[in-house]
Amino acid sequence: MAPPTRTSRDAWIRQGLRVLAAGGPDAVRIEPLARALGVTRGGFYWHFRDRRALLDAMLNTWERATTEEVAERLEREGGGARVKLRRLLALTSPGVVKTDLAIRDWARHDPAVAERLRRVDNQRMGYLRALFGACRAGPGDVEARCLLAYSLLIGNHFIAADHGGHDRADVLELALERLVSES
Amino acid sequence: MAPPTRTSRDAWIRQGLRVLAAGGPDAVRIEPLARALGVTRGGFYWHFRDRRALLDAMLNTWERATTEEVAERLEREGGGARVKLRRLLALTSPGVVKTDLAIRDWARHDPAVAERLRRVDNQRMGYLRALFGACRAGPGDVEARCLLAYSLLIGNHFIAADHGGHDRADVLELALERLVSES
DNA sequence: CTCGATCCATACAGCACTGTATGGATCGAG
DNA sequence: CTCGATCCATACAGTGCTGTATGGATCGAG
Repeated sequence: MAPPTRTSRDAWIRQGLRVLAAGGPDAVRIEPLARALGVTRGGFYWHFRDRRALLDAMLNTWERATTEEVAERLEREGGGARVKLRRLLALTSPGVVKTDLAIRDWARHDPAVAERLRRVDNQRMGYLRALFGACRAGPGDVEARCLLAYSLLIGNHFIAADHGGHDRADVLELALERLVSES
Repeated sequence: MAPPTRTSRDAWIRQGLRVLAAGGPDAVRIEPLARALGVTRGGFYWHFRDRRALLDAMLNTWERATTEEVAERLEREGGGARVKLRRLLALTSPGVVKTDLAIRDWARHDPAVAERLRRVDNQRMGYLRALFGACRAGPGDVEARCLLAYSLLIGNHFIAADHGGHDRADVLELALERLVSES
């Protein structure tokens, strides 16, 4: 009933997300996408009403993927806060985070995207809150650690500075240590 | 010798930076800029060779402004690390930071912009390092605090989450408190 | 083999911008 | 008032995209 399509709807979405990560929403144009997929725009308008429909579909895919991803990864495999945080850090690899950053930037001038991002951020922040809740600390302090941790996870891929001889990975490690410490 | 020009070179640059902050580099197009300035593109090509030349000039202006700004603000008026950090936080107001974020995103797919950003980040990080150096802490710990602080300053304007009843300002305050504490 | 379902190529009209060329308009200096 | 310097308007050719229309091409099911 559903033959394995030649250039599926998902193929357009995946390519769209690739380009989004690399060049931002304005770089997601139909004709270059088609060229990259080795076809013309002919089939595009069979799958999508217009360009905006593709962008919406991309956001849907991203939203489901990232929330499910976070939920899965942290539900499975236990470990203390320290271990989970480190796993979270590894999870936000350069490849994954680029889409994230592009969407974060996109949200700054598109209210609909901003709303989706708010949902995702709250979801993720909820996991962090549960994580830091394990440390013995007041609720305000927990929230402060969450914000610091999340800022670090994002800012880390966003800050271009050297560190005066220190390795970025070492600095990151130390920073995380600070966040999960008991005091 | 130099009559106060009607639509000066700087006017184009300022308008360009405004649009950059609002919509990113791809939104900086000559014709809309001209419309916003109430002229046609006629005079643009007298000031600039092409669109790229405007973008370069904008980056020059931004680089000089932000590094000078940071240097001035922190050189003048003394105070402890706590006071200076709070002043730094106020300095990164939503209006100022939007240009910053747009350029940060831009740098992700433009090596020349990335290089400029690296210079600016290193400059700012230097000030942070001097600030946290006042706390009694090992050099590695100082670097960790710097990264956390800088991440916070940027990520703060980039994270869309609510905080389960807490006010963002209060959480920020607590987070900064953590960073300047002695342990 | 036939027939829907699914996807693709091509052609067209339209739009928004780029960069160039050229002839002014405006203004301060002398 | 004249003149050079500075800035602007207009017109033009070119580019790259959008969305629509239409006629296939391809493939699995029967």
